[in-house]
Amino acid sequence: MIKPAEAPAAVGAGSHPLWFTPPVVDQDRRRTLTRERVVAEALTVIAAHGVEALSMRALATRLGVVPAALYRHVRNKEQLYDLVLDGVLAEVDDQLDHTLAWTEQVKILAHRLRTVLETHPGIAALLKTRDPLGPHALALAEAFLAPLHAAGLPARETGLAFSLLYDYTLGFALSGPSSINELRVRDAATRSRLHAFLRSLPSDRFPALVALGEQIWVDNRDERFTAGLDTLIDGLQAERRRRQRSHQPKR
Amino acid sequence: MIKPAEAPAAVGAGSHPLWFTPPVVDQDRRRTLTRERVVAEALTVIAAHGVEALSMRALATRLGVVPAALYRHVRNKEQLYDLVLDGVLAEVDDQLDHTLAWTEQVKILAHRLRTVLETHPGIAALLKTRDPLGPHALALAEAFLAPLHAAGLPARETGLAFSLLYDYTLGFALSGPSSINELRVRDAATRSRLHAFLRSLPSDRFPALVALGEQIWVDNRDERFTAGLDTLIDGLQAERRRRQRSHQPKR
DNA sequence: CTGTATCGTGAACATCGTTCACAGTCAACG
DNA sequence: CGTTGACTGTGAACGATGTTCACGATACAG
Repeated sequence: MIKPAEAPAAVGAGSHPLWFTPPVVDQDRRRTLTRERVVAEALTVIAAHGVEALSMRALATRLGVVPAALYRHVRNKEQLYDLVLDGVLAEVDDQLDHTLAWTEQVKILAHRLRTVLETHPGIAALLKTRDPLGPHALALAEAFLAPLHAAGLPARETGLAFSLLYDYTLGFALSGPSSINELRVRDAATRSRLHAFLRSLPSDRFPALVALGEQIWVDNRDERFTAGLDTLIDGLQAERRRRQRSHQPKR
Repeated sequence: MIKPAEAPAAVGAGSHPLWFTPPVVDQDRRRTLTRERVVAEALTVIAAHGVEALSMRALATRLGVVPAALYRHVRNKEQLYDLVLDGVLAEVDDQLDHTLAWTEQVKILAHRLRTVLETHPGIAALLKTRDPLGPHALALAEAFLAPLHAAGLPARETGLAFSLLYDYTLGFALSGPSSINELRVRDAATRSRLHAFLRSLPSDRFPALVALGEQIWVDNRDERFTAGLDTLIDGLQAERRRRQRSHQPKR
């Protein structure tokens, strides 16, 4: 038997001596499966084919292992999800320039979060159904809370503002891509058919819809996100100004 | 064989002649299954046990029918979801008092939508992954758009505002109850354990979290929803004022 | 009365998450 | 050096899921 310490070039299982480096298939087998490898592979599967393509059996096959083997490193699929989640949240950069305005800092964070979430389709849906307490989730929460707190919001309002920003970003990332609707609306043919349908609606029952419908189902995810984020922060700022004015009404 | 028109008391299938009215099991059988009955039963299942308890087989059993029979009335489970969705949206009341301020009208609608969504646990998750074009979905969109349009927002901003409000409400309803986290945080024991955990965090790495953590994971869904909705609408109003001021700068 | 379209039936298929007894490996201990 | 015991992958199975298909039984039209 080949001992684990041997050179990786020798593990070709005695088959064709190839010139290029042998594909890393089957590396050593036995004793190589670890929890990190499992969640790492799960992450690549999700990034490649979305979260609904993640099955225990497929994952096991990709790892060159029988399905039951996974359960030595992960209690069940739920726990796998939890681990995967923290792995994803680890990818969002927490570092902020604390000299910037708090609004800017928060916007930057939200954009980073959205980007990471959308590169792992389906992850946002998982995040919504559990609230992660892993180290990276906490770090992200801290990064959001710090600027808000420094902006002088009282504790309660800070908490509410955090929930609002976090939920907004999650909810947005959740709406695709590539949820079914976005896929349907992406291609121009379907969209124009949809617009035609909207125009064909009885304008006495749906006056606003026929007037504005085409402005809604358009492919403007980026604009929608930043615009929504802006008005959301506008609201926070208005609230903050109102509070400051009432608490120290000099001038 | 028993003819369909016969009295329902006679359909006991020849078994025990009971005194009380025979449970409505098996009423008449044959030819009674319709698409409406299927989605109606699906709705009651969801309202009772949540969307994850809805399986084709269980649904068929409840309808006194073999699973394959459902596929005569519904193409697949996806279509069932679509039908169920419109059924749920039908439950939100579209009527509004158009003399109220547009902000009030929109708030009322959002609250109604949230209420309906939360009485059908899991439905919000479905809504997020597809955008419904059924009649009731369109009516709801119209109800949202009308006050915004009447408020004088330009078409593009009206669309954005609609998306924002709709997505916010959906995203909020999506976060529970009873998603896993809310269930976990509900009971006081778990919550106090969570708070203790937050306090025990290293306060040099998570200063804001230890200071504010207990304000975030609290059981204040109603407050969070209305507060978030208010700041969101504040933002819309600020935006609107800014626009009006710049477009007609008299005074 | 006869045909035909409709609709529920029964059985099967493929896939899924999960569990169990077993066997091979590795490290420690006597 | 040999035995023990924990660890970890194996193979097979269980139960549940969504979906399909040929088959009959029924209701309605001609």
